[in-house]
Amino acid sequence: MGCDVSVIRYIKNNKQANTMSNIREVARLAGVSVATVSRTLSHPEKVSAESIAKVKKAIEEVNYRPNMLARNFRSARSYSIVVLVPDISNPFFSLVIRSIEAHAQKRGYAVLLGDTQDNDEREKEYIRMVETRLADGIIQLRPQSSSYAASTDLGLPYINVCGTEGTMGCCIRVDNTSGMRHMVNYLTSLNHRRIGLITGLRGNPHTIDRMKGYKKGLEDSGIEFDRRLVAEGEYNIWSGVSAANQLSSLSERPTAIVCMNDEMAIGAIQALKSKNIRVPEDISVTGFDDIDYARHCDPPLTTIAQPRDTMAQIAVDYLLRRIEGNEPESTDMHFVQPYDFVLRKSVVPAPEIKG
Amino acid sequence: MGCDVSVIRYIKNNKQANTMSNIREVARLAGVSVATVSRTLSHPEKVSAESIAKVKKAIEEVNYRPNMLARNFRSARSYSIVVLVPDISNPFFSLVIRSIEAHAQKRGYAVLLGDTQDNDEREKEYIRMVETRLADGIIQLRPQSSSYAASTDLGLPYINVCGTEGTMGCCIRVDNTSGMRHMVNYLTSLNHRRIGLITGLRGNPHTIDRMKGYKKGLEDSGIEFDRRLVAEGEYNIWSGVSAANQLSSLSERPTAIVCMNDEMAIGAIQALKSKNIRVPEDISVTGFDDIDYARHCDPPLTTIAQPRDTMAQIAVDYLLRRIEGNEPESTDMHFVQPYDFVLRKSVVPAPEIKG
DNA sequence: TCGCGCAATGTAATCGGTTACAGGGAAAAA
DNA sequence: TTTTTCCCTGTAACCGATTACATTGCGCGA
Repeated sequence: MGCDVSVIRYIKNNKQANTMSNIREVARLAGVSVATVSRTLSHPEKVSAESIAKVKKAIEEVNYRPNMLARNFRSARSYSIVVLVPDISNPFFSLVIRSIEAHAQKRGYAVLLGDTQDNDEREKEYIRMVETRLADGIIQLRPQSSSYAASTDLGLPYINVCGTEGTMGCCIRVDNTSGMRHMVNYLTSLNHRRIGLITGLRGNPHTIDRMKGYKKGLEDSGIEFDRRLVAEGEYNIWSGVSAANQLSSLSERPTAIVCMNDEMAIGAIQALKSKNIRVPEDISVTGFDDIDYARHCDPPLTTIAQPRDTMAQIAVDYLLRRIEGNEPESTDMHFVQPYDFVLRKSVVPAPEIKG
Repeated sequence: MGCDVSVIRYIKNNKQANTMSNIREVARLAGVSVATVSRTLSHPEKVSAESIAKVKKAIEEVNYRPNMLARNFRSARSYSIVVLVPDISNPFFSLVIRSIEAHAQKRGYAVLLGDTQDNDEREKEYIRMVETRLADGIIQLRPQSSSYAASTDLGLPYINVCGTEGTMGCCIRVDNTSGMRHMVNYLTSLNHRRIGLITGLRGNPHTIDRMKGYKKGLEDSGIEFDRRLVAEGEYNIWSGVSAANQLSSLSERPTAIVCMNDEMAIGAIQALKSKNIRVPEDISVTGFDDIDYARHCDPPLTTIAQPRDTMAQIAVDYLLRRIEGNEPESTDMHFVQPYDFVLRKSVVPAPEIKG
């Protein structure tokens, strides 16, 4: 009988059984049609219990695994999304990606990692993956996007995460300006008047938004903006070190330093400490983003927490609605999420003014 | 003429042209067969210059993008690999992944991110992606793997990166034991005799290998192993802080502390400094891995550098040989790469013995 | 002139699923 | 009993590429 042949084949190919068997073989072995096998796997409610049992037994016997390439091809979906990120070794980005991956997997989508290293060519290659159906949509982690135009011109499902006010297209983010203003207002409420600033790279959109917030915060208390209190960094620890060294050598040094991200703040704290300037007693320091280490450094860092997990979830949900959705989604809405002002020990009231 | 119809359609569907056109439409428009179109894209040397020109023009006109899902389905390859990682927010892992992604992209493969969070269920789901053809192979970043058995039993292309001596199956790694021994020998050569150790979690295979190296290093100089000089951490900064606090409160405190990774070493340096113990004058500190920040912390960290980029490249090359290869590859060889002993300022000779 | 070889091209089978459609049979309604 | 309905099942078309095989036409040597 046909059955016996299959069994022999199964035994012979035990280890490679999965490479051999397809839906037709399962159907033959179970004594049903391929449609029934397919339905058993995808729409079991349409199949009788008896057939399901036969099919499951056959699947078991030949260790059948459906070929997802075929399924995806037929359904014209890859069930994966590209996450574009300028540098995955940035701790903030890797935390966001971790959330995105978790949510995407829950929804049955895989995440294709697109570490672009700020290289336009690589970015285009990943966008091409969506055009060629290897991915169903794009999530971009980046303040500004040269690729945005490319993706929307083609009407590709796209969303930006952690962008800025100026980000084109759909974006989920916090209000960076307001966050920074909030931070400065808090410092002025503690009588700080000379508030230093460590910025990120000049052209960076985050730098622009957060600088705006810094200036507004000063304005709120009638403090004049002083260019000498601003030092430029590059959003990493070591640039925080040198920027803090610069600020702490001023003849009238600041009583507080706000940094445009946590890593520079951590560098700043280290730099100050190694010059025997106490943090926070002599100089208060604040960050932005609330990376894991902000909670554990010494002193723990006062910072603005971005709701990473919520943002990741909203981004994935939005993208999947655009991918699977029947009704059209808005393609240029900014979902602005509330940030969290996280108060830790790196800030105290300004020291009394001497003289 | 047929041509005109196509042109009209192109104009009408300008934005969605790519969703409409397939190889048959291009063939019709170019006045050739689908085989010629396919060959133009995949084997242009088999096509006349004249045909190539016609086809390219037609492709341009309808903005044709080949459907890679169909191509992959037909060729029974997904041209993507899964990278399994326990936690992508770990800076060492994210650097390795960055290298893997770069090499894989160069070879025409995409990287599916599999952040498992040490969850077996998630890990299995990613292995299932290879069984179901959504991925062609697996690279696992992790000392030990519960899933290894699953992947080799099925004969799936698999390689472990950064594993340990005990790792089953194919693995590319450095000799952790020897690295640690090297480090201890260097310290003893500088007259250190009381050498503290901050370990990772007890059960972790890296911890086991590196502990072995620590003990061998002491043995080489006839120093007795002293359990009190060992503090357990968890491979992150804050556990390094508390472990260093523990070691520095000993009545006879060590003159050097070796840490099983850089993050704990960075935590240790901070802890010591905040207790006004100078690094390296009072206590030398060493790390392992050479993450980016090891170079930039204060003092810069003496550490063992793993050749991340080379390891990533070898892993990708090996995996693709197994995937594409004609001759069988060894499936249990350990490719042991030379580590680099990186000397920086966190180590000086032991202080003179008092009394 | 004939036959051979080679290059270029076209036809159609194929990959492994999904699903529209049709058909069969049993139960329910008339 | 007949008709209707509903559930379950099978047949076969289909997705969009690739490629084996067949075919055509041309140039060249015999």
